[in-house]
Amino acid sequence: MDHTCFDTAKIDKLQELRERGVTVYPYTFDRRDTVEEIKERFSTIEHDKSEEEVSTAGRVYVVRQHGKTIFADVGDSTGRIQLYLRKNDLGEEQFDLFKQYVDAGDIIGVVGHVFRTKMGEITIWVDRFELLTKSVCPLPEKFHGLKNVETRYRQRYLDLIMNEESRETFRARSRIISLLRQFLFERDYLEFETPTLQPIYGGANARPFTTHHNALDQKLYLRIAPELYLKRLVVGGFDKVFEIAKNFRNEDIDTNHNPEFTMVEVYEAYHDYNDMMNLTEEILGHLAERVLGTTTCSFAGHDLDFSRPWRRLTMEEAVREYAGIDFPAMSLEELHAFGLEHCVEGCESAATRGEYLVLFFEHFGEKHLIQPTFIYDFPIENSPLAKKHRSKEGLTERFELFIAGMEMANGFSELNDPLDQKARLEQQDAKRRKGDLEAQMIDYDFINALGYGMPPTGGVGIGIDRLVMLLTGKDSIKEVLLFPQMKTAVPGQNGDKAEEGDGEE
RNA sequence: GGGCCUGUAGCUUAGUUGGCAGAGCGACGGACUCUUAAUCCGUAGGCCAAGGGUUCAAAUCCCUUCAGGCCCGCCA
Repeated sequence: MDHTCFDTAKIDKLQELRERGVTVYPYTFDRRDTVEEIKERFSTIEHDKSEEEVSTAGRVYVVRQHGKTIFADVGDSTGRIQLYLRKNDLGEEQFDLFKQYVDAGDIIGVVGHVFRTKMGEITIWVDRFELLTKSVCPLPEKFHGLKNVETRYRQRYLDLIMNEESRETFRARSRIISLLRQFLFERDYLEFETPTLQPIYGGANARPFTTHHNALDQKLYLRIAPELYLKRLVVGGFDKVFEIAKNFRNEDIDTNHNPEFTMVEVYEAYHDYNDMMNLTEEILGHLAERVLGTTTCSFAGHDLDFSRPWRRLTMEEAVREYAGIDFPAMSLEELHAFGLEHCVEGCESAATRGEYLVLFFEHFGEKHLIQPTFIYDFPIENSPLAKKHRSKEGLTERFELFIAGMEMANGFSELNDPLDQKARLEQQDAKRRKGDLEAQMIDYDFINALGYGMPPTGGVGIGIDRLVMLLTGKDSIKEVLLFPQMKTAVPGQNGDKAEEGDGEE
């Protein structure tokens, strides 16, 4: 079975063009001007044709034929412009070539002069044109465009061809990442690349993707975080490091989650979690100001305000505020009773004060955290890589940033006591062996690295995809991922269930 | 894992007491030398996501499956 979208009429035209000796897929074109440059340079042009010649190229979006003249709109990555072709000027052969064989979707190069039509539109009066690529698939409708979200995600190229809004979103994404790099470079952080294929995964609690290296005959995991490798670099003497990395987590897909997603992780020696909260605030505040041009934006029905400083609450304070209880004063029995009374999920199996604290925070607090808010001082139970709090028993120096109810960043004073780290990873490993699929493995090489001595270090990870969502106003992660993960459209196409496949054509 | 919703021509879609599957754009043929969702005349294009059931009759009602969207759970 044929899974192509090739259109027979277009294929026929392509064959006819070849028979006429036209090179349908030539190799290059001397494009000297972008659409944007032309529109700027001739913004004040009147009806008379320019002296100056322009040459540009792009995709044909619409063709309007009028007998012996043709209007067409072409677009490149900078915008769209109208073309005007006349039989008198092009000559019969060229004009008929355009008339019969150039369709919406084709890519052409044109040379001509600029003028303004009676209707006031800046237009290229075409002296000659060249077919640069013949499109053999039909373009969606010119007015309504491509709306179907599944097609927009599965055939993102088509979405980008048709929808300026999508192009704008991904331009913003590129700009956000570029500004982030620039911000960190300007402050002397070094960017490194650490392994994506890891023999031992770590740095987060999540289920990994597994794979196998044939030559080593060994199991490998796709990283769930770069954390443990970046800390090795701090041990090695790089004081300020970061990595913008894809992480992979074998978990469910929804509006906030994709199995592969982009994080920036930053580590800085001689800093603690307070410094990292400040840094996070600076980075995100800076990006918001540069991308939005202001400190406010609207997201999923909320008016967000990024003006600094941002609110900071300990987790206990958040529970006091949103659950209305004096957590530290309550006994374990009282906590248990309170949890059951309010139907807090997970309370049946909770055993420690720390577990109750997290459960209550998630149940009562998280959804209220609309404006940028740091929550800090997390229980030690679920923070195996964070340093024990300098003064509060049972807590760690860990923070998370919440915006619009989403977890945006996670950081801590990094645990650098190798004995403590060994003990905590052993606890994690025990949980993992008991069936906790998200508990961490023991990475003895990482523990040994700490054994050589890691300076006091602060670290933070910021979710780039969610940040792009905020700054572009998109409330689904799929709208900010060029190629969101989807189920294979054609059964058997990827080698799964080969017997059902029809790939033998 | 639970709930709600969607799937009709290449695209955007109409289609209820169940009664011949329609339109616009696009495509194809024709007319037209300042149009811009060009206009005008004509033609072709559909296993109504797939499978099963109810019925004289199913795009429409029921069941199953597939794909997608949204919400909840899970994801510390």
